[in-house]
Amino acid sequence: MTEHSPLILLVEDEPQLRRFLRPMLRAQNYRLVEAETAREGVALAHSHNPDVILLDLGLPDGDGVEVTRQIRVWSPVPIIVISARGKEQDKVGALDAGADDYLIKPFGSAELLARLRVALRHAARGSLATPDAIHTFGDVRVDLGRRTVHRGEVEVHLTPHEYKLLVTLIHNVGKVVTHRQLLREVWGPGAQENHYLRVYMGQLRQKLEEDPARPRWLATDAGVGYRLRDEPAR
Amino acid sequence: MTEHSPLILLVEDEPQLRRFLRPMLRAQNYRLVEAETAREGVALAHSHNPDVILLDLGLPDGDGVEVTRQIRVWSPVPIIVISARGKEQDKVGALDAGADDYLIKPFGSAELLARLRVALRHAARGSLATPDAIHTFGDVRVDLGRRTVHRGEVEVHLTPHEYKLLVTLIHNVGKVVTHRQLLREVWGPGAQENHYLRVYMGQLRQKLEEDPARPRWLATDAGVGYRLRDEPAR
DNA sequence: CGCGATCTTGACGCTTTCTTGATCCGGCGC
DNA sequence: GCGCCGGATCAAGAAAGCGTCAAGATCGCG
Repeated sequence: MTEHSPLILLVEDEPQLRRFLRPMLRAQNYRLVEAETAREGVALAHSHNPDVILLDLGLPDGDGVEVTRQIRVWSPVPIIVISARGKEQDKVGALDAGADDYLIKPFGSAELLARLRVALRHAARGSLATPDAIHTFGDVRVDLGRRTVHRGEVEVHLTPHEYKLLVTLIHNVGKVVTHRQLLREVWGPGAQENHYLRVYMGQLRQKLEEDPARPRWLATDAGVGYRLRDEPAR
Repeated sequence: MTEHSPLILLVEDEPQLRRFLRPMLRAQNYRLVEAETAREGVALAHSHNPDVILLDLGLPDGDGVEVTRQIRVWSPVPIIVISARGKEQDKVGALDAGADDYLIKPFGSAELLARLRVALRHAARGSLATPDAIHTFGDVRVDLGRRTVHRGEVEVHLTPHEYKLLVTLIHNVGKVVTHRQLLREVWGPGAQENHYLRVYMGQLRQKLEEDPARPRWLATDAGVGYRLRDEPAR
């Protein structure tokens, strides 16, 4: 992956800070891609597959924490958050969402570079075991990076909830995932109406199973939860 | 490696801070080993192979940075440095010596715990493909992580009660588990009708034993309880 | 504001699981 | 042999859980 020098994705809306960071990183011989918005950041993370992401939390079009979560769905790339917000709550939120480090503005350039080196160390070691960004079962192919699902050649459209549900099952292939856990992952910590799950599992089966009435992959464990099989039933 | 909860090595000479951290970490169900000196820290890192090291820089018998360097010679275990020194120079030195994070005293407990979780995430990813806890007897394989049961190659479906009952027996493999205890574990504290047990043990034998009428693993101790043998009968 | 897509909710029939009672079995003391 | 006891087995009804459909509510976008 790193034939060349490490590639850094900088997601930052303040031109001032970018003008400060750009020459600093270039001077270390890092390659650099820049995004100014959350949306653009996620897109560039997809398309450029950087070795490290430097992410400002305060973006014009959305929360940086949400960016972190979205990237974490498919990539273990190290994410260093930089933020003006120094409250403990902010740090914990970002770190638990999947960030690897949290720097408070203003920060010293030497410290940033040192933490960047730590992140790159991790990336180098981690890349040996990079989880597959594409998951397949039967004739279904789920590209976690592109957020697309295909059956054979044709693309299948999934709604946001359907997709999140599927991703959660994929992250636990072979394991039974309890109702509680699925609800928490997909609907957030408040939900407990597991009637949702029946409806949405039904829709997933409708879209992904050959015979939705006799599912071979999306299995039910009555009274416990659901599970994506790693080998087909029957 | 992590059959149990994560093991943390705390290298810290101030008794005051240890008294603060100890209950906090224990409360998170982490296991804890403590060292008061640099020398002891390196020794315990060797002997206990912790999942994370919390390392104070200011130790009586040597520099924490040196400890980091020594451990890095042979182990990639995540090291979180905690230090009163907040100078950028200190951070860079520690991080470049191999530390993964650097916290300045005083720090909030929530932040420490969040950074600890980050470190544990890294540690977990380093050890490829964490195998589940699996228990086998005869041709039966119980995967406790996936909540699945196999006989030979074919999967056996167990209802929630059947599964709970089996797991309880597995947790006490080789030992007799009394009727009372089984009922409490599986049906909750209210139950006392041990007719349940006969029915459900029968179903388990039906599903798991070669000759359900002559069980070789799921043994009855008349008047006392049931027991999962650790070696087959006869 | 209006439209389509998505989400939520309720109703209903079906399947699985649980509970319970009836019956059977084998050992033991009388 | 007979009656008793704890355990095993079987089956049927009750209860809980599941799948499906569809009608509204809500959201997002133009």
